[in-house]
This record gives sequence, C-alpha cells and structure tokens, in this order.
Amino acid sequence: MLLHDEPPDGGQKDKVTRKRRRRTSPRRVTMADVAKAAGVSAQTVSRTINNPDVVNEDVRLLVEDAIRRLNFVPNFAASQMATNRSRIIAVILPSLSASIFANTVQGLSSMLLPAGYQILLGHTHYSNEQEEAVVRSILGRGPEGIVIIGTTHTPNARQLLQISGLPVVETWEWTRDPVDLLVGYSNEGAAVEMVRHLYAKGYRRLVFSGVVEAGDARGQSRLRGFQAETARLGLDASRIHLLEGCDLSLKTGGASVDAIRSRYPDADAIFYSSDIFAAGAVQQCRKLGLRVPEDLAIAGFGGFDIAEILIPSLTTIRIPSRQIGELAGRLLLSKLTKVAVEAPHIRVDYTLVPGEST
Amino acid sequence: MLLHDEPPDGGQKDKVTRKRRRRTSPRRVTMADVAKAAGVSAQTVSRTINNPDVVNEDVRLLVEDAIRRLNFVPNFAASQMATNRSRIIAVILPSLSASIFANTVQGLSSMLLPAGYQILLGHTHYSNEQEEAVVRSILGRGPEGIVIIGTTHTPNARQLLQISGLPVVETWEWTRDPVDLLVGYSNEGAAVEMVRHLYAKGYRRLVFSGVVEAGDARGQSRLRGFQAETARLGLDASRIHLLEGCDLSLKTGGASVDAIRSRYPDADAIFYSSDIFAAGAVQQCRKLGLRVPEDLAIAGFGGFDIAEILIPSLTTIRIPSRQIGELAGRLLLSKLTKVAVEAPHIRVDYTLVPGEST
DNA sequence: TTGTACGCGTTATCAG
DNA sequence: CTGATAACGCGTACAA
Repeated sequence: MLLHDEPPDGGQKDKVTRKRRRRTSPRRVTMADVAKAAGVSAQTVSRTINNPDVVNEDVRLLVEDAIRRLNFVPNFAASQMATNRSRIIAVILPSLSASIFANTVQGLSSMLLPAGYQILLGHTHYSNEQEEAVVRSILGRGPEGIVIIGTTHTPNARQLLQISGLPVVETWEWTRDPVDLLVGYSNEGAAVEMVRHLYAKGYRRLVFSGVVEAGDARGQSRLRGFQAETARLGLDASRIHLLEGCDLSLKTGGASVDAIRSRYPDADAIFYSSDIFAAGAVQQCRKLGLRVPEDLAIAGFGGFDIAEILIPSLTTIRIPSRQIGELAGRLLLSKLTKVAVEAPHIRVDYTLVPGEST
Repeated sequence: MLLHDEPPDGGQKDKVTRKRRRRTSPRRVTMADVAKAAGVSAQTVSRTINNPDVVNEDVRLLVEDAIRRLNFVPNFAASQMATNRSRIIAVILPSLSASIFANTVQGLSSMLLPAGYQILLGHTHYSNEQEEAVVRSILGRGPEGIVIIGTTHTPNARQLLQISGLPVVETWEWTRDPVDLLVGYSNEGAAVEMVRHLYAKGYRRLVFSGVVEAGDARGQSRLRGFQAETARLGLDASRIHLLEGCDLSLKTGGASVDAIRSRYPDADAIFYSSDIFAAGAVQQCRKLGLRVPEDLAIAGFGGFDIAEILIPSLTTIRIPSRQIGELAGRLLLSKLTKVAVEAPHIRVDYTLVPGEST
C-alpha cells in the first residue's frame, strides 16, 4: 500500500495511480449500475434504451426491469458528449412578461417536444449586450437549433450565431439579410397599414407613442413605418412620444395620454406600439371624460385579448404569435432531419383589426 | 510521417486500435485548441476562465486573447461531466399560453440568470402523465434545482422528484406535505374568500364555472373552496358548470353564459376560475343585453390586466405571479449556496380585488 | 446478438 | 503558478 506510484513504464501501467479521485457527490445511478443489476454489459443497457429491437426480448425485459428498480435516468450530458447531440433547442427572447412571446414559445414547444427536444430559455431583457452574453452562454450548451426574437443583433452576436453553423430562426421581424431561417413580418409595413387606416378614417394629426429602446428593433420599425407613411401622406411625421425606461403596463399607457395632450394639444389620434399601452390610454381617456374616438382616436398593436374586450374595442394589428412559434419549430425540424426546407424564409400575415376606438 | 505516435510503453498496446473514430461533426473549438494557440496547457485555459486570480497576469492575457481569436465557447456538457454541476434550473409548467405563468418564469429568471443559471422549460400541457415524462427527461439533464407549478403529481413523478435529492420548489398551491420547498397560496381559501364576498354583496344563487381537468389541481381546489363555503353559508353548492376540453379563451367564457343561464335560469352570480373566462362572459352579457352586475354578477380569478380595463371592471383574486417566481428563485439560490433557508415554505398573499362586476 | 475498448471536452488532483 | 493525468457516463466501432 506504500506509494511508489507511477513507474511510467518498466513495471508497466501498474496500479497505484488508481484511486485518483472519487468525485464528491453521491453519484447517481449509471448505466453500469443497471448493467450489473441485470447481469449484462453497459452497452446492452444502452441498446435497450436507444435501439430496443436489436436486443433479445428476454434480455430487454431484464434490463428494463433493472432500470425501473434502480430508477435509472440516463445522463444527457454524457450522451451529448458521446453523440454530439444535445436535443436542446434554445429560445432567446427579450422578456416573457406581458405574454407577447409566450404564445410563440408555446407554439414552438408544441412542435418540438413530441420530437424529443427540450427548450432552453434565454432572456435578453431587451438589451443587445445581454443578448450577446446570452447567445454565448447558450452556445456553450450545444443546442441543435436556436430560435431568436428579432433580426437585429450586435455584430458579435450575429457572428456567433453564424459561425455556430446551427440552424437559427429569427422571428417577429422581416429582413432581406437573415442569419439563416426567418419567420416574420414587416413591422414597418404593419405600421404603414395602421397609418393608412387612420388616414382613411379622417384623422390627420397623428401621434406615435411607444417604447423604442435600443434593444427593441420592432418598436423602431413601427416608428419608421409611421414616419414614412405620415410623411408620404403629407402629414406631420414628427409627432412622436417615446416611453423610455417605462414598463409595459396599463399605467404607462394611461400616463402617456396626459403627456401627449399637453405636448400635442390638437392630436386627433394616437398609435401605440402595444395594445397594453393603448388599453391604458383608453382607460385614462374615460377618466378624463374624453370620448374615444370622437375626441381622440386610439390604436394599438399586437392583437391581444385585451383589444377585443375593451370598450370601445381597440383597433389593432393582430400578430399570429403562436403560429410564428409553430412555423419556427417546423423549420427547425426540417433542417434537423435533413429534409429539404422548401421555404427558409416565411412571411406570416398580420391583420389590421378595426375596432371602435378609431 | 507514418503514424507511430503514442507508443505508450514497451511495444505493448500496439497500435491498430487507433484511428478508431473521427467523430462526424466538424468539431468545435476546444480548450486544447486554445491552449495550443496560447502556448499553455489546457488546464491553464480552464483556470483562466474559472479562476483567473490564480494565473499570471501575462499568461491570462495571452489566453484571453486566444479565446477571443478562436471564438472559443466552453462546452457546458463536458464541464457538467467533470464537475457534476449543470447550472441549469428546470421549470415545469402546464402551459405558457394565456400568460398565467409567464410572469412567474420571468421573476424566476430575473433571480437566477445573474447567478449564472439557465432555465430549461418543460411543458406538461395540463396532463399528469406528461408531467411524469417531463420530469424524467428533465432529470436526465441533471438540473441543480426544479421549479414546478402545482403540488399534485403522479406518485411516480413525486417519487422521482423526491429521490432526485434536488431542491424542488412547488408553487401556485399550498399543501401540508410538499416534496421540498414551497411558494404558494391556498386556492381553496381564495375561492372561499370570493364566495364570502359574493354572499356579502347579497348574491345567493351562485354558480361556479371553470376548467377542472385532471391535470389542473388548482381549478379543483377552487371548486372545492366554492363548494365548501356555499354549503357552509346554506346555499346550493351544486351549481357547477365545468368547461372541459375547452381552451382558455374569451370565446369559451362567452359561450358558457348561455349554457349556464339555460341550466340555472335563476343564477345571480357566476364565479369563474379564470379572468379570461369571466371577461368573455361579461362581453357576452353585454351582447345579450344583460346588465352586470344587476342581472348577473361575474367574478374572475387571477388578477390580470384584463380585469382592470373591463367595463364593468372585474372582481377578481389577484395572484402575485411574478413574486412567486422571484421567491422560488431566492429559495433555490439559498439552497444551492448552502445558505440556511430560513423559511422553506412561503405563503404568498392573494388579494380580493373588488370590481364593478359584483 | 453481445461485449470490449476507446474517446467526447472539461475539471479535480497531484507533482513539479 | 503550471502541467500531466485520470475521471465523469455514455455511444461508436469493432471483435467475438
């Protein structure tokens, strides 16, 4: 037992360097344990799990019984090391609050779970810097695909995504230059449509209001659409009230009404970048005794339930949130199973839903 | 150039077993690559990343530069193998739609991301069988903690959670017998409170309506609370209209009004298990020309934005969804850092929010 | 059909 | 402070 360990050759190999380490934790049940319990080799256990057809019926039953008795759960990390497949799809989104993207995740999940994939979540909190960090740490997990909200990333993040060689689905925006796959729509076009609607309804002194932060390119696109179309129609395109550093809440929307009315007293319509703000604004108008839409028209964006039940019901743009997730999932599955992807860039339809508020 | 590399000792071993395998994929950059590029050992690269203080300033800079140049991203799976730490927290929830739990996930994430954990999502689609499968596959990832919605699981799922030895936080319900940690409230108690409110307001012919499926124990608890309290108050406790197989939507809520009125023509108040249903019902009443609350009172559950902006505003029970997530995250962090957990079972407060609808 | 021997990329351990 | 080496648990390749 004395240690003259490590006679590198000569005595060959020799024991002694053994017992090098006994990893701390109370070690989980492994395939080897199951194998021993079933009286077979670890390899047979592996086959029983991944390729049951090639093992003998009786051996299989033996192994399956051992698995159950020992409560064996295969270690995916080890499996990932061996196969280089993680069965993980990563979703990178700004935030899960306010449920804007919750349905997208749900749709995605409904496509991917049955295929055996799990979903790893990454929050950027609407910050591009965070996004880069999140992308980096997510790549470390070796996901087999990535779904990301938006098409606007830091150069580094974009490069990381690109060189990863993974299927990447950008969503909720449209671009001529996607990293890889795309399921989106034009926020600018949607905003243009809303401006036209307001114009057609007779409104001429339009105000745009919303969160347009660095990390929220979708808000920026909507703003650009507003500016472009109001200008084209010969209206004042400069009436913009940004809500920076505010959270996406009814309260924020309500407060904005006062600010906007003092800044643009003659405004006859406000176009909000989100239904949440718009709903808060409608509520505030009621408190102020302003009639909607006679005294002030209000439009939102998103197509949430809230738009429908509001009184007056809210004019909004409906985005097929869940469908975006489903399509993204389908694209990924095609790519992952080497099926030729017919259309790598899918444009989903937004719908202007006229309400009583305009 | 012929390959007689690796003559491990005498002639023994003999080659031949070499070139055993060249894993398919275009192999990613590894620590060894970085090490070579920086002219150090892989171990030093590892230290530079995980324990920068112990490496020489100049060596560190050298390594960091190589990391950047090669765009090296450490492989978490390998790290997990070596350390037995995954830096993953799993969240198991029924569904992300309708945003009920989205804020909980958000709150959890806000606590855990800064601590370097990532979030793995598992959807059960409101089915206990699914839950067990999800638990199993999630355990395979070796998460360091689990947050799960609900306290009602299949015996197997419960056992899996228990023997995993991981910190497990059950949420959104209350129980005397949690698996481990708990952040919840009594759905039954909340329903009782709502019944009392309705009673105090003078309503006597109450109807309970909601989704009470096998996998949704929270709905069941609310129902039990309704039954218990109506009975205690000497009211008819049998007026129950279940919405099975329906999705959580305004439409479902609206349709229920007609069904309920034909089944219980004299009903004077409906208590819905969700604000979504209640909002749909209010909308439907308006269409039918029913006055709320004079002809029919309506109450919801959840405390969503929708309750506040509805006209009439909705009486509801507000659940601190985000706070539940934050508290769960805090509990996990305490456990994971071995800090003594002062209170492993945290009761959060629900609030009855009186509205104009009752 | 089953078993044996690597090797995946990282970190813990121990020797310099 | 740095380097060499042995695990971690599984799947692939090949031999039996």
